[in-house]
Amino acid sequence: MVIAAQGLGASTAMIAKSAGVAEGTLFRYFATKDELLNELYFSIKQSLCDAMKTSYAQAKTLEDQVRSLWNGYIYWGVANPAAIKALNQLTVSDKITAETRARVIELFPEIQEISGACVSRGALSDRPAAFADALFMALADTTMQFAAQEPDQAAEYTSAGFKVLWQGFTQ
Amino acid sequence: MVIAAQGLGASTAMIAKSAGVAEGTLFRYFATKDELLNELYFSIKQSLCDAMKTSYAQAKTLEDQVRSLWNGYIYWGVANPAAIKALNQLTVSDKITAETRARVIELFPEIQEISGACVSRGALSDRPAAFADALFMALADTTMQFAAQEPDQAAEYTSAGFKVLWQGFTQ
Amino acid sequence: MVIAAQGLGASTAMIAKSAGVAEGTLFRYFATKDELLNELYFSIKQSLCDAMKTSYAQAKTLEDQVRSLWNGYIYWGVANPAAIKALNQLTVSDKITAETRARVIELFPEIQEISGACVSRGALSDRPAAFADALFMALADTTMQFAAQEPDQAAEYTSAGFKVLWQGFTQ
Amino acid sequence: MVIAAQGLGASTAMIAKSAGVAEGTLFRYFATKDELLNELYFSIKQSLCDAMKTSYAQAKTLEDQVRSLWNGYIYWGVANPAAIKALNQLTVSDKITAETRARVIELFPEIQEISGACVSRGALSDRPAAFADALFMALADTTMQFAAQEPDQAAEYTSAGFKVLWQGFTQ
DNA sequence: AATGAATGAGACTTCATTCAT
DNA sequence: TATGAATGAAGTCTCATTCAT
Repeated sequence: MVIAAQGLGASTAMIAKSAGVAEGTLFRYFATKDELLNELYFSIKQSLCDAMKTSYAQAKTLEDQVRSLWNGYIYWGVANPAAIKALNQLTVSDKITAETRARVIELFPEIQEISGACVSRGALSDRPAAFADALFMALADTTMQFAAQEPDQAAEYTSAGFKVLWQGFTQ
Repeated sequence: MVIAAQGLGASTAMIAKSAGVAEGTLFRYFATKDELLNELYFSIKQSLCDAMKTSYAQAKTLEDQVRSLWNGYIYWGVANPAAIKALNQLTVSDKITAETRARVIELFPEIQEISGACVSRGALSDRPAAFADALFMALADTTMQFAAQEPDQAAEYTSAGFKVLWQGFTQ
Repeated sequence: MVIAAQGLGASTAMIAKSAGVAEGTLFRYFATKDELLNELYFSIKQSLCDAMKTSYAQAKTLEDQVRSLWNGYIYWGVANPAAIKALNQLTVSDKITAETRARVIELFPEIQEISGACVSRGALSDRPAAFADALFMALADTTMQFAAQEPDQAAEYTSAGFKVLWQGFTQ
Repeated sequence: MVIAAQGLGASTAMIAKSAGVAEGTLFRYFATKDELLNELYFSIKQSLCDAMKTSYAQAKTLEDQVRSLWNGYIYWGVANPAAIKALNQLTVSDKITAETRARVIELFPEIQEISGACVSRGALSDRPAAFADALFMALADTTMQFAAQEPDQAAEYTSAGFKVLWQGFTQ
């Protein structure tokens, strides 16, 4: 679904057209537009997790693991700006249900362990893991936006962002 | 304007009602709903800047300055959850014009210098100042959300978030 | 479309109701109220041209041709007062586009030749054909209005109006 | 009142502004927008009648009288296109009351006599005077429009139009 | 199962009119 | 008397959803 470009504002008519199906057909798969948005959110997160898992597979040390997750996140985001934009809008909208958010967490449970390990001795050591995750994503989203805007500087942004993350989390 | 609670989704009818005026009255002050949203965005940013300026006034060292800005940001956000929610939605929407964003920067120009000084020797030293600002806000917004959700832990979140920021930016 | 009776002032709600469809349905066929008005204008002109063509078919001499066009025009107008009223309002409104006006001319191109022949030796001989056409319509519209108001005198008005036209154009 | 340019569509706010008074002030002089439109219609007709009376004063023969009325009408119209446009829109709108139309007739009663004399032996001899008047105006309005569009040909249109009128009415 | 025309509630916006100053 | 801010009904148009085919 490349309709991500349109974001929340897209009408079901446009979504259907861009998906190559009739308007009515949409509602055979999603009872509601909100349901569709939840599925879209989930499927974008799924793509993102797949990308991160791939780059993460070979990493050995904790720092390498985190860096590979970070790089996976950023590069996927730079490559999928429409999806990122949709994700950002969906995230702040109140359309996404708690259930969907829970399902997303299930997608990549290992990430919990990593982030646990990563903060175990730093400033975040007695904060919940969710806080570290959220900070990770906040830094990554921002880095991603700058990298996407200046593609030829993407590597520099990615690297600088990672340093902020690593120093911030582990010191 | 406390209508911030409704966010982007609020209809002009609801906005007007919640402001205690007739729907037509709204359009004597804002030619368009978009214009209203831009003004709302600006005025929220203005309140936020005022809060930050107050706490910032007495700080001496750079670290104290940054910490007071950080604290000002977080505490204001925790105290104004509706405004923060509106801000987040407005920020990712494409309704806010470049002109409005420019006006917001004018609100607190000193912040540029501080962030310049703050990153001068760290990982961000050769990235544009806007990148540091955006990372600051990303960390602050996230911290704010957790602090707002668990008010009795607000101080701990604020402090932990600041450590991440300071270590990340200056090391 | 018999809604012609309402004229320009009719709201889309009334137009839809009088057409026996929902208001939204209107906008599946006409992107805009203005587009609808243009189509209405065109379709009224089309009916009118059809009426004129019918009566015109058998005429031999130039005078007979013009008279049959004239009669066709007047009788159609008397029979369709709502359409005429709509037409008059649409004509002076600035809603009708140049493109629509051009399409209308295509409806009955022969009329150009006739009017050319008709004025070739009279007062209008060195004026553009459009001027003669416009005068024809001006006289016909007025005649039509009086004929419609006093139906039992319709034939007299029609005949008197034609004499004014014929003497005026050819002498 | 030069607001004539705006026509019927003009809002009371625009009318007030263009008249140099406050919006509320308008309603101290005209109870209703419709009343204002009726007065506007009347006052435009008054200007027009004044123009016609001036040129008419010196005419001797019937033909000279009619020609001077005709010329006065056309030249006034060419000089006041905004007023003419407003007049055309007001005429076909159903806003103008019978009473206003009656008052307009009172403005220039002599015109009745002239038109009576003018048609006494022609095609219109047994039609009501109002029919002749209406035809006069229809021809004049059309002539006016062409003259206004091509000002350097105004004299030719005026003269050609008059010939159509005179031949049509008196033969 | 898939379609897409039809729907009508509701969105944003305009504007004639009122009324406190 | 003149003002202009406030009003709210009404207008045009959009869109999520339904349903006959």
